[in-house]
Amino acid sequence: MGPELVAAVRRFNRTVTQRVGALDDEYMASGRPLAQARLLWEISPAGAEVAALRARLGLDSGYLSRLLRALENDGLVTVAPADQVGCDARVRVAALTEAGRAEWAALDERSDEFASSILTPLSEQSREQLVEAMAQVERLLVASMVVIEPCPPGDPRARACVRAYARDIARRFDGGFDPALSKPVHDEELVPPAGVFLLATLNSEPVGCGAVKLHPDAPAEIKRVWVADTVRGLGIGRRMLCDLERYAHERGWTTVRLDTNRSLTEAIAMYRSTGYREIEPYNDEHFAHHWFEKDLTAGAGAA
Amino acid sequence: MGPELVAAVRRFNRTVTQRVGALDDEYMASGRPLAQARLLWEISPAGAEVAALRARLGLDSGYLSRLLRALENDGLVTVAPADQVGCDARVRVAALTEAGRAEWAALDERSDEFASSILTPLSEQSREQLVEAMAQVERLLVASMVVIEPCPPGDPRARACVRAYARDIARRFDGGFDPALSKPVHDEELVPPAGVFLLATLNSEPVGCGAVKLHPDAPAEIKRVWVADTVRGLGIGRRMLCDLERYAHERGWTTVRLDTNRSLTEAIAMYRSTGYREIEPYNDEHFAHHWFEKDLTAGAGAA
DNA sequence: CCATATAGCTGACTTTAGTCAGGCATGTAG
DNA sequence: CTACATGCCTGACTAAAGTCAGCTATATGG
Repeated sequence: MGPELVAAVRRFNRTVTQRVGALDDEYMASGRPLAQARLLWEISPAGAEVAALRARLGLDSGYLSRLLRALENDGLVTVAPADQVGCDARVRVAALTEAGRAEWAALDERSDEFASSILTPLSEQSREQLVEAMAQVERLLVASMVVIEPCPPGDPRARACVRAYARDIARRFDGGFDPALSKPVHDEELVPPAGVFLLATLNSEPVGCGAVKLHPDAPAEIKRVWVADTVRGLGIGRRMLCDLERYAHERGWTTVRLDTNRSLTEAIAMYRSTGYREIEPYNDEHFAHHWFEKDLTAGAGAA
Repeated sequence: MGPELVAAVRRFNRTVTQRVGALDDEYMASGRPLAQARLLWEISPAGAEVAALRARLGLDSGYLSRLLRALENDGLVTVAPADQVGCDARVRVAALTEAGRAEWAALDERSDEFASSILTPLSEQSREQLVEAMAQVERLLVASMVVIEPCPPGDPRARACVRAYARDIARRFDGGFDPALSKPVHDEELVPPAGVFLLATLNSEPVGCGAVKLHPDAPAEIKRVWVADTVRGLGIGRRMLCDLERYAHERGWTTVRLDTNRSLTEAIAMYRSTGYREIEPYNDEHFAHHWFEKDLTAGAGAA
């Protein structure tokens, strides 16, 4: 990592925590302890489950409970079991009262004011430059917050990704997608040592996946590379591919292969640009039009 | 202000306080209370006056004192009167001991690590994009932190600016600059109602100035527009000019004039681009080559 | 010299944040 | 039905953060 890059990031961190971080806190606190204000904000007019709040704010269960009681005593919040039949009666849902919604709206207002206070001193042109640069920073920060880790293919988050993957390709393939016609992939094939399933998460939420099968005496095979459209275009797919290749390479495989459908044009472009070259069909996958192969011994393969 | 712009800034604030703000705190805390760590960091190997620390960190005098005692007890810091003769013996200076410098270096190291941890997951190309966008955001945030306010011309910060202004033009004018040959400007002319002196500050530090003389029965005259080179190119000069014009306009003047030296090319370009047109000499200023005038009744004049 | 301001310090205090060990009701696997 | 896990709760506690009044020594203006 170049030291100038690191220095630039540090300068940014300093300026931004000074200007945005500190003032954000100040704007949040409205005569109310910060933790309470944050909690109120997080509950939002839509309401939220207690467990979700705990996860999002990273609070201790007891502490959160106490904060909720404080807001309840002030008449801003009600906490009650979700009143639907059949759902877990232990789970409780926090909702804003009339007064709570009013205070939430006040916080919302202040957030707007704060954002405006950053833009106001600038010229029209500078404002647009700033907003554009902010959007860019935000995109890339989000990208850098995505974590790619091995995950059992049976994990609910993994299942959710694979379902989303199937939905996506069903929508994109001309003629749709019928899993029954496709070569099946069994969970056991994606569990070490036979292979691996990698899950990409953003704040613990699944946003992408990919898998590799380590065929004995044959090239490794990459399957099910998928990225949620909320984080598409941030290089997650490329990182996923790279991590899968590294996984195979570290375990002694020198070649990876994959098949793909002609309608997945961006994916095909990505394969080509990261060193894959098209080869003759190596299987009879019903939905495949292109087959690719990459030699793992050639490139560096660093992240 | 467009609501999309405000929304974009808010999204940025959210992402950035989450990723940078929270983790920055975490990286700062090294088994030591955050406030102590921040203080240690702020003292830095260069040392700092107690009053300066109080201002920079925004701490209560008593609280700061206690924090300093804590660091002193841990053998990280010494607090002593500045040992120069003739300086205020009440003012005390905090300095790092050997151990303090070691811990400061550790914090420095962690800051580097933190910055790296943001860049590491990204591709080479994304890293450069991120750093570029960060630099842009930082520049513009700094610009938006600059405050322009009226200030008595006798204020030490105002004097410092005017001195810096004189130094700057002395360096740039071909043939140097001799104040004795220039038309003098007296303090009384820059105090309401005769005129005004505006000071631009960044975190209370002076970074620019400008003045306008409200000549009775004659166009107002802009003088001494200067911007420190640390914040040049951020549109501060333009804002200063705009504020001076507004000041004159609000008090009934419809025209402003100014004279300038041919070597100040950026300034001349700025005058031209903000509605000034060149006119015949209206004075015999020794160092002036160009005279400009602007009609304040024409444009909108909004910030 | 006096009155007054200023810089930093100390003691006494409150509030906020956060932790930990249980407790109770509900759910679930055997 | 039992045993155990889970979700949320309360009580008891600690540490950190921050506030306020008053103190001492030095500076400053008359």
